[in-house]
Amino acid sequence: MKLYNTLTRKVEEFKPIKRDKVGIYMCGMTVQDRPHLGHIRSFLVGDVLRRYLEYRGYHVDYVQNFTDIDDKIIEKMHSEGTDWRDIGHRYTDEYLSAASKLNIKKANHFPRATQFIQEIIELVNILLEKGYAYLTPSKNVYFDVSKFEGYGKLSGKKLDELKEGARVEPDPEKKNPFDFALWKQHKEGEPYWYSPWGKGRPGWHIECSAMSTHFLGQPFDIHMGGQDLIFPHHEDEIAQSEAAYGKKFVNYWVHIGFMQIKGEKMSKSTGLFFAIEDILKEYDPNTVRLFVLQKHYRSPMDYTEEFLKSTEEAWKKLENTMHKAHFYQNTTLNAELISEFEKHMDEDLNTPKAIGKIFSYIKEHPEDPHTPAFLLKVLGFEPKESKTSEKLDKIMEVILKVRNALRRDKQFAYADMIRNELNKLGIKVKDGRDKTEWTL
RNA sequence: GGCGGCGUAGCCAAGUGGUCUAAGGCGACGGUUUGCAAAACCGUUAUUCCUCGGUUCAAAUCCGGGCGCCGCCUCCA
Repeated sequence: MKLYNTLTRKVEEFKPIKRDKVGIYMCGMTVQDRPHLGHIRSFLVGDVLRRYLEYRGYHVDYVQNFTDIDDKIIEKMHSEGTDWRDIGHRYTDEYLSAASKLNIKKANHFPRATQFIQEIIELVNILLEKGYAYLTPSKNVYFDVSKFEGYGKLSGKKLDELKEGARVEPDPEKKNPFDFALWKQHKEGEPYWYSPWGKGRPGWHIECSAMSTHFLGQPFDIHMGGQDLIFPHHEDEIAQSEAAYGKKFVNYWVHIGFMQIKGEKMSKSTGLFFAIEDILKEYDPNTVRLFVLQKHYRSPMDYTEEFLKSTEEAWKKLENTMHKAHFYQNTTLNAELISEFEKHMDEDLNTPKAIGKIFSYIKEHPEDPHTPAFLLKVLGFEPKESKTSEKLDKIMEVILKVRNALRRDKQFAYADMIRNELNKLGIKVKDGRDKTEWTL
């Protein structure tokens, strides 16, 4: 399959390091606030890539981190008067709960930054020893970007362009304004860990370097995340890891476009966001999945209530098909649809096109719900299990038999009464052409 | 100031040189079915792709100018 690689700015044929194994590191959340639709977009795309690679026969080792210590968390800890760990757990749990509802497959590993302090310290040590990092008088350790030749290769930045930037406030202790903290000296009232440079805590980017290579080795196959991470986060990860070990860090960089609201980026810092848990109160998780996959993952997408609503209607159609597939045990799948689907998925994960094909197939081949359902499962769609039981099925059969007898006798008042009463119990009754269907 | 992206029907969205008089979804309209409700089903809905110019036998697709919008360069998925 082909994937767009931010590093080369080209769509490239994907070749894993090992023949049948793929290592993926998904840059997870800094657990400082509620997970929102923007995060979920990235994680859903990661989930679909993973599922597709698995469908293609690869064994995928998927790692997704939680960065559970950083400036914002400390800030929040002070303003809330809570412990930093509580904040981290709160939002980690909220994410995991939403992810589970959304049928996002669990990562093989969910490392947290603070579990890897030793590995981080080792990495910082190597960088100091090799001369890529320096210790300042106030005991901060910074990475010296001027020492790393490839700095800027991911984001296309050049060191001398920074002067124009005007947004960076140079720290007097930094040799170069682009230099970034590997280790931050402890301040009163903040959490800390012991290190060769005194009490302190890791800088922002270092934890991802330490955790990704810990699980996946170096180099590894795919590193993913939102587009806002390209610079400085991913750029800095490359610098640290490649400087430390003298070899390539990651082969393919996959970045997901933003979720926007009225054309503006959805983000925690602007307060402009929709928490995923709030959306899931109103919408089926599959609707959210379809919503995201209807747009190519690299383009920015605008969140509108209207679009989510229209997606909800579209999902009903797919859900119906998946339900039908459940009943008809036809096992021959349509090879043509499958190869169309694969063709589009292979083309840099063109989910909108793949889904479009599924829709038209459903229309043209109502007799085969099986192939579409099979492919929708590959994309991670999973309709709600109807909470039915054999006994209930039998009871409903009896009730509907009686009700249809009443209808045949034109005793509509009684028939409608039964329908209304069932409705109150949450059972919806639909009279079809020659069959009455019901759903819980 | 530097770098990157985008502009396709009422809305969303694929397509990046010929099979495009442009997929697919939502909506709207018309119809079939129906005791009613809901659903389902069928049909219609862009001769045109922000704009101007160029290249080409051929462009939504390539090149140049213009207009508009967004992101990154600061914490961010």
